[in-house]
Amino acid sequence: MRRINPQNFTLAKRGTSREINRQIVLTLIRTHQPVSRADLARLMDTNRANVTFIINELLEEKLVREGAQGNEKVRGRKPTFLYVNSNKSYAVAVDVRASRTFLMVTDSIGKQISDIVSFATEIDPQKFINTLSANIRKAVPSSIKESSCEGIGIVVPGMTDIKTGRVLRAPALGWVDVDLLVLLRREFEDIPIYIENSGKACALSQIWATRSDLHTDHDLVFVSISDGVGVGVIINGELMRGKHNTAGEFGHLPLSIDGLPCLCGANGCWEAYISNLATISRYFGKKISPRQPLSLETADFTIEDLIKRARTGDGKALAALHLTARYLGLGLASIINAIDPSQIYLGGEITEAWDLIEPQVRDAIKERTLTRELGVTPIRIVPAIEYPRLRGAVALVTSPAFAAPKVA
Amino acid sequence: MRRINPQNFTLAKRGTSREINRQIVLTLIRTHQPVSRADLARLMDTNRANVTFIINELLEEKLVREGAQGNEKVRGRKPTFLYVNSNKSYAVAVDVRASRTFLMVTDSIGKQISDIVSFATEIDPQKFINTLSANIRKAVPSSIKESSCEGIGIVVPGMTDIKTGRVLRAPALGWVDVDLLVLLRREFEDIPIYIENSGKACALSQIWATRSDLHTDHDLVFVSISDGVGVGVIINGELMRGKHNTAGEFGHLPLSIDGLPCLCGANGCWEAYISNLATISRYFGKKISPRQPLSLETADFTIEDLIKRARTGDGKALAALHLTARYLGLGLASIINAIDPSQIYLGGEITEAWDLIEPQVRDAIKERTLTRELGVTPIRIVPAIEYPRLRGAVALVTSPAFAAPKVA
DNA sequence: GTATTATGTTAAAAGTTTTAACAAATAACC
DNA sequence: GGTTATTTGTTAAAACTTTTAACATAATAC
Repeated sequence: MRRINPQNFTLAKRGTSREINRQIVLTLIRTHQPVSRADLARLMDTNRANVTFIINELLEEKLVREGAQGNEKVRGRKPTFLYVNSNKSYAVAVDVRASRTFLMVTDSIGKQISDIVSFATEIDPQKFINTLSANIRKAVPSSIKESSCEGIGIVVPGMTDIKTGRVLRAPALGWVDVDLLVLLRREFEDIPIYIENSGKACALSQIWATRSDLHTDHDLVFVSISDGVGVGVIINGELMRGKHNTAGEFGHLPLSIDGLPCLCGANGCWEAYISNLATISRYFGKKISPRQPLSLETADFTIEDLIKRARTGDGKALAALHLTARYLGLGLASIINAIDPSQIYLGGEITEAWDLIEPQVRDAIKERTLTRELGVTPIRIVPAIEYPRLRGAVALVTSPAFAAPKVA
Repeated sequence: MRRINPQNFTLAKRGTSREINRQIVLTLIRTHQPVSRADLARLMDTNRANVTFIINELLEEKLVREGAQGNEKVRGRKPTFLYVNSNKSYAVAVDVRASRTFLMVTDSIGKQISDIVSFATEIDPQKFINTLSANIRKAVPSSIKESSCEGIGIVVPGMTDIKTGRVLRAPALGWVDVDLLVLLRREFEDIPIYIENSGKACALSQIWATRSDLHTDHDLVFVSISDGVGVGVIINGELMRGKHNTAGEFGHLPLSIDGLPCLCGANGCWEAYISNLATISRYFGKKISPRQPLSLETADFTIEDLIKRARTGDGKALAALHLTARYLGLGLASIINAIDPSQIYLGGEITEAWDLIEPQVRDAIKERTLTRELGVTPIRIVPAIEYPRLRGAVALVTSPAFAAPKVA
């Protein structure tokens, strides 16, 4: 139940009903394709005439295309299948990370149509943009060079201002108030550019995934653990942004207000207990040094190495993982108590050791959640191979075309 | 931007536009009354003809009534003022608390039309319902006995299932799985009954308050501190409920995972540091005894007494308050980092000492929030005299008539 | 070949918003 | 005091929806 904002509402006009039903039809085609007009009429519980009218409009705008005819062995005229016209334009997705930047090209419904390429992330913003631009141009397949680019979606490990397209703070990159949008717009005029925090983008990737249509997740949380902890939250089917687009910073919830020092300046943050760096430090028996986040990172030892050792009988490595697992669970319990999500998605390198750490995580969750149901909140591991951050970057570009219109 | 759920959407029908605009008109009359048709046309940026049609419909349904004519000293025909017809029906609001239960009667737009009455809360559910029913019947003014009751809204300090109307857990009352709805429906057949957690209701009270129309709060948090800590969160203009309607349990975020034992069974919960009981215990230099929550409560010493002592020079009392203030701020910082609300509303007895504790609270917030903007998130004290819980109970009943229709 | 059945289109009906014209009412003006 | 200007509210017609009903199309079943 939503309250109508008397300062900022949207009146229904003559064309509003059509607009609403158009988006519903587009969504249904996207999630059910191939699908016929008659199928749509049944799905929408309306008559075929109405569907015909709407489809004609979408065909004229080339948002939808007709395909082959169905040929099931049933009596009656055969249906003409409809598809979202995904060749109309393409999208570029970019995932900026501390060490490397990844990018790929997709069609207009987010299907990958290029290899995933990567390059070393340059810290100097102008140099970064130069390298990025060159790589984007190289990645777009020559076959689709003529079709228009629907947009470029960029995902960054830090706080962003989505209105101005600025990166406010990205500690892992050392960026403060970097105006990515302006720099990139010089290279790609007239192409829409979307810039978003990686945790939020990951959450979007799950909401907009075609797969996720099966479950009706209206409230979900995506937690990804790497150098830091990124969290994205979907509430009532919408991304939780907050007033300054900084909502979802669960990484700095305290486990103990006078615990380990965190890179953020405070003490005892969850992140300080479960980041890859924290786990590695724990293994080596060192404290995290607040102002030298990269000292160990740049050393060759990674969390993957640690997991490998744990798997091959290194008791200290396994113990370090188990302790991280416990803290991970304690923090997740707080998120569960706060949000009560129908599902938690978990990403990051450490999830490759999920079989080793799941019991500790679950026990810790049960320890601090307030009801039995909350204690068994389902957790889905999102493996690196699914590229959730890149998928999120894609969603930034391709999802607006399918979103519900703003009404009332 | 909201995704359309392909499993559960609402098609636009022939009457959908009208339905949307009707609700907008109702909302505008509620927030701007007295208001003329011409005013509405200007507010809605549409023509007077359309407004006339919609108003005629609302007049026929007696949801709106015409009043006197305006008489400003301007040229032209004088406007006829429109009002929401608040005499059509009445609502009953009930606030169940550990010691006493409060109730009042309002008209259909939530204006108080009876005294606020209270009675001792009986722990036995059946006895409670009997007393409540008698008090409700007594409270309804005889002048409106004939008009219909729009509903009864009940607010409870615990977890509720709003679908079945059951109280799942209310530690302060010792209620576990109490079926309030069924018990009360025996007394009041055919009258809609709404049961909700008090923290969530408080949040609703702010969103639906006519006053709050000034600021466009799309994301807000209501924190009320008494025996426990109740929190209600509004995200994107909608109450955050979560899968089991238990979202918002920030009271059990840890400040230190191995800190003070909390009544919930875990250790170091925020609640264990800032509840009235916690502050009083601190003053007396005692630890909170986990399984005897009422031992100190039933003693005559209240938090109000403690505040009085602090004001009259009792240094230990002031110190206890200041420490609570610090912990309060540290917890609020976590909420701010997580939600990034445009405003925090703070209720509970301790807010009567706001002038004494504000600096400590603000300092603690700044200490753990991640950006400068987050550190200065505005806080509004909601005094007891505003009866936020009762206002929330009212909103449960009266707000559905003004809510945005579900569309797309 | 004919009957049956499902798909997709078309014309007309019914319900919206929108436009334009008009009636009603009142202050300002000469 | 009469006329003009201006604002409010209504009404009729236009434009754009969804909905209903009828129909053409195309395939299988008999």
